[in-house]
Amino acid sequence: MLDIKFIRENPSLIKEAMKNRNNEMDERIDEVLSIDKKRRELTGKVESMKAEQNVVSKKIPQMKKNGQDTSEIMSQMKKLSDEITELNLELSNLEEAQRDILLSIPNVPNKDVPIGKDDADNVEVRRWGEPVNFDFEPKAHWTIGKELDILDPERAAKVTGTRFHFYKNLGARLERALVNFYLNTHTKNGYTEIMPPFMVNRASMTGTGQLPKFEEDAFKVSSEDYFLIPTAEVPVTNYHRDEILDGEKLPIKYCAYSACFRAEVGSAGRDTRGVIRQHQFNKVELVKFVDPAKSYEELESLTHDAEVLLQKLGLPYRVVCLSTGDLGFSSAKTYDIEVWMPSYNRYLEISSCSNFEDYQARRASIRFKMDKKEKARFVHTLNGSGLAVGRTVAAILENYQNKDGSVTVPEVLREYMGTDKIS
RNA sequence: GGAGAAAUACCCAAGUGGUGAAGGGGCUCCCCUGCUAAGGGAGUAGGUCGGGUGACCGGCGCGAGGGUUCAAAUCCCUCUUUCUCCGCCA
Repeated sequence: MLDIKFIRENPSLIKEAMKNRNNEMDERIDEVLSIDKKRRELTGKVESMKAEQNVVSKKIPQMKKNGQDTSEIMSQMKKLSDEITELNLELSNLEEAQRDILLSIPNVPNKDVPIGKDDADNVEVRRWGEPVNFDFEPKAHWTIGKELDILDPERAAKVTGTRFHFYKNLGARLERALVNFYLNTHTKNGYTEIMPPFMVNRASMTGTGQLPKFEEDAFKVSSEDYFLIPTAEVPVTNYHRDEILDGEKLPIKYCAYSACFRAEVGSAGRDTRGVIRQHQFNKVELVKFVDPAKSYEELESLTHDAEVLLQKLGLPYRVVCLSTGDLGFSSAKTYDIEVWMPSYNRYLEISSCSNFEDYQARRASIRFKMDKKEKARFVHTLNGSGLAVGRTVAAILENYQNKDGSVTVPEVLREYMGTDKIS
């Protein structure tokens, strides 16, 4: 959520930023400003009426003590009280309308973010490693998974539906090995491990920006007002919702494994083969709460903490900075890390690292104080995948495949796998 | 799922409709004391919204949201959370 004061003082900057996101909002911005104006006027009016009410109310017990007649003053106050009730209703309608609009306005991109229409305008920042040149025809991971009997989408379709997978045998172990390898690496780097709930309430989904705009993207529990989490970002960021953090403890760094659930309503027909786009997948997420002055340094180091995993796994990747047209709703700046995927013959997103600045913190009310006397300020929140597990499995199967149909286990995973080859 | 109890500040806690929400602990500062223990005094309701260039002024506030009333921490309703007991359960 953007600060209404900031919008009030910089309306053209906001309008411009929304246009850069391909999301023209001039009318909505003007509307929220006119609501804000009315709201403030009405607030002043109601509050001075309440001030009068308070003053007079204090006199009544005294008059009664003195044996004076209070019936006239009480009937006057009744009238005032009724007026206050009426204006208050109007005021709360305005407040709600204002909040609804604010919740529907995305974050302002950071000034360093390249302006562009879509993902074609994303800017490559760096590359690591070289795609392997196979001396045989490489297979896609879904073929490898089937031949090695480690991935089973057909039975998952029977048991549940499309876009689900059974992982089996060394495939299941590979998935588990990666979760452990990731979490162990992050905890060594100073992240505190969290195992969060996989369902959250409406307030949490609103706090990180999934609601109210993207309700159709989420799986909703029918018996409760709960949602299956699309990412551990939601429970872990909301862990500190409505809190004032000790500024001395920043940055606070968490890593969390969770299953993630996505309805994928807008992606019918895309990535239908293999484990790339599933309704349920595993991911290890990194979340940071930081001092606003340092949030862009923290974005660099968070991205680095995710990249290191691919380096250790020996998987070629590149880092791109998303353009304004491709940037997520709540994000001010995002780096995607893309791993080389032979079956796609291109790089494929495996992590998305974002600085949300104070956008989520304002929605979720997450603040900090350096000392007791200081006014509480919003923290900056960041998160990134470290990493998506299913996509890593796909990348390993494809990049480490051998001519004989076996797959070599990357060295760092061997102690977790108990073998150096899947065959 | 059922029954009961509770929620007031950093902590404990009083407060059954009326002018500033008691008191204690802790904490901060001061005094006394050679150190320590003990003692004395003062301070300690945040947060947020609106107004003002500003020292300031005003609104809201006792878990949350409604209601009754001239006036609500206090009465009524709904919800949340915690505790105790019962039931169910990995």
